[in-house]
Amino acid sequence: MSPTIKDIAQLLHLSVSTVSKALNEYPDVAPETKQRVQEAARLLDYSPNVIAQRLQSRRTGTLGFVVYYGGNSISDPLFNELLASMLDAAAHHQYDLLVSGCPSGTSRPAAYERMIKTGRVDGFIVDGTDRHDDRIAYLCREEIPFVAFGRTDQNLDFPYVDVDGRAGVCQAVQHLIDLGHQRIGFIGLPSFSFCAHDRRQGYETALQTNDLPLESDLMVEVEAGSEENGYRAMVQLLELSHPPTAVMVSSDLMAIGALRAAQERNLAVGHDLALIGFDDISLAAYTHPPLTTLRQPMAEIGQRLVDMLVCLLENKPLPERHVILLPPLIVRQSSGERRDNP
Amino acid sequence: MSPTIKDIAQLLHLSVSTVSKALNEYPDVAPETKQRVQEAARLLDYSPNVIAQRLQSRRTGTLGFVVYYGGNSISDPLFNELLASMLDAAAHHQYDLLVSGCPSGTSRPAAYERMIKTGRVDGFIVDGTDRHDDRIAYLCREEIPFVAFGRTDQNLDFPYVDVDGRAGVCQAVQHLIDLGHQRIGFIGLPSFSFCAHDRRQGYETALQTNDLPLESDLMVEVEAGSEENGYRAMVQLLELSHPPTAVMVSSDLMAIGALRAAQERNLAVGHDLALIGFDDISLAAYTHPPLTTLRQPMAEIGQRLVDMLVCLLENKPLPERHVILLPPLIVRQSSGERRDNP
DNA sequence: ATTATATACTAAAACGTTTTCGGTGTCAAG
DNA sequence: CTTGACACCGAAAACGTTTTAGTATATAAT
Repeated sequence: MSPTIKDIAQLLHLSVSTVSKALNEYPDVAPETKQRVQEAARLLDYSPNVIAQRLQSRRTGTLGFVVYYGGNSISDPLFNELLASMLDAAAHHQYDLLVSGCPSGTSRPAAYERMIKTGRVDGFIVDGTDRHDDRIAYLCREEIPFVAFGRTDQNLDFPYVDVDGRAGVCQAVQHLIDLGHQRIGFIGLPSFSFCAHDRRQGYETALQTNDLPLESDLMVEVEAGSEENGYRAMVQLLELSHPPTAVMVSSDLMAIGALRAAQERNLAVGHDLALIGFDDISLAAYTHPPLTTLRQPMAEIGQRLVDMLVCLLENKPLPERHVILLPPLIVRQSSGERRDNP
Repeated sequence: MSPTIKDIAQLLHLSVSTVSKALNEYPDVAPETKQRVQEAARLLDYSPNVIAQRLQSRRTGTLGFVVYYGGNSISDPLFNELLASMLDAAAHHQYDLLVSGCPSGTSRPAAYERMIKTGRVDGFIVDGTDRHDDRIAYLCREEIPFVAFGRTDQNLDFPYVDVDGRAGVCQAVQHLIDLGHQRIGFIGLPSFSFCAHDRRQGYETALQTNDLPLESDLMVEVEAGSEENGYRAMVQLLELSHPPTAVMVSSDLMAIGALRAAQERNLAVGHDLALIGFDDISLAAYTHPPLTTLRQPMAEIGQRLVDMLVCLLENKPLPERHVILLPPLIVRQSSGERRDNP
């Protein structure tokens, strides 16, 4: 077994309390003994047992992160970046990150309930919020510390970080309009998801602002943000009697599918057809043509999520309770040049 | 605070020991009291505190998984699938999975040392092995339970799951040869990585078996498996005075880059040029043309890794100490049809 | 000389479990 | 009536820490 505080105490003929205090920089221990204790600790290769510390302090020093296989959580191409930045930030604050799946057959709040009630974690990061989110409702009701990546349409006040999908898409669509497009399609995701709805709203407001009509034919909604679904949605748009000249796509993965659909019909994307995606996944810069898209700053998001959660857990005041980040528009070739004949 | 065993004991005028035993199905507790205890537990909404359980049992019930930002660990497109299947399997065995980054500035074994010595985890899953891997050496030396995804060239006996990259690539290259190709290129990764070296060997043995010469010009090695690197490597091959007619690429992401390089030169992949990737990432089926590739069965890999580690931790005999899975060749269009004029 | 104060240490409780051991009480066998 | 067996329950220790309260000694103030 690894050495304990008791071993150090016996070695130096001290009590465990003195050793503990020496290791934790208490004032009431002689500088000389402090020295001796620390040397002995090094000698024995001692590390404190975190389990015992957690039991005594009643804090786990662990952040919970529940992922879903079905949803766009773990299968999202940006998931890796989010996880990496959260791990980084958590380590920085000396916290662990416990990732947990949601066992199929149990409700979503149940996964959170289990983790908090059994004392596995101190709080949660929840991502991929719905407009009406049962997890958020549960966590608010039970007053469990958490920070969400995403907002909801419920009337609940909770700390979150989010990307302004509405403003982002609005800007992107405006860009298309400025390029001379009049018929602009939209490929979106089911609107129970907050961000899906948010992005759609950005599309609608951009059109309305420019006195362009909203045509339901031009807006297609798919179930999940896969390449395949983007392909199919694009096919549907291109088969319209009066197809769009530009399409705003809610995710890069779908945009890649849309790209393929257009190319199979011998449309030169960036010329015959403008396309804009959302996410700026690493591949986006390398499609043919490179994809114009809205970048989600995942590194910053992950870091702010855990910074905020740590504040909450340590009862420090939160600098900002609601953080909304603007996704910059990364203009590449898929959105094309200015059109002469609209 | 959440209720403890003590609360139940007080409510029923019992001792904590009897309550504990009632909850854990001990034989020496009357059926009737057992009943009463379980009802009270339900009434109070009691869940056992895992921290206390862990301290008492000296087992954490937690599997450790260390990821690196730099390496091909977390940035790998298959990482998500691996993580998902490990989470699933871990939950099935009632284990937690603690994911930890490797703080920059510390050595790789140090990350493992910290987790095990502080009692955060019972054992590890390590992935992305090198031919000479300091982490594996450390874990073996310290006799810390772990299972690796990947082998090494060190003379160490440890349990692992791996994909037979050599046999897989050999089969793929043989497929190209059977299609009539004589000049076959190879785009690989740095050979300190075991699997990179393994795949290259598959390429070499396939050529040798067919009495084809090994030309160093045709083998290019890049630093990381990105789209960009695949693109550059392909450009290099195509600029050869006598370029290959087929190329085996060590990862799908690079293959996508290679695809782009070929297309920019107006080569019809699957016709003028054959291309085979490795991984079968979700996008592989949706490139243009769809990518022939070797599938890594991540779901099975993740599950077997944790099944094996759990066996180790519970002192159960390991059904197989070394599992080697054959990556099936998924033939799509990028490898093309049989060539008439070789 | 007495009291106050500071210094350096220890004992003991606590965190919430599990588990060993011993102690009842009941009942049947001798 | 004694003995043992059995069924049921509780006391207590243990896991490795932290922290509170307290003790002993030395030093300073009165």
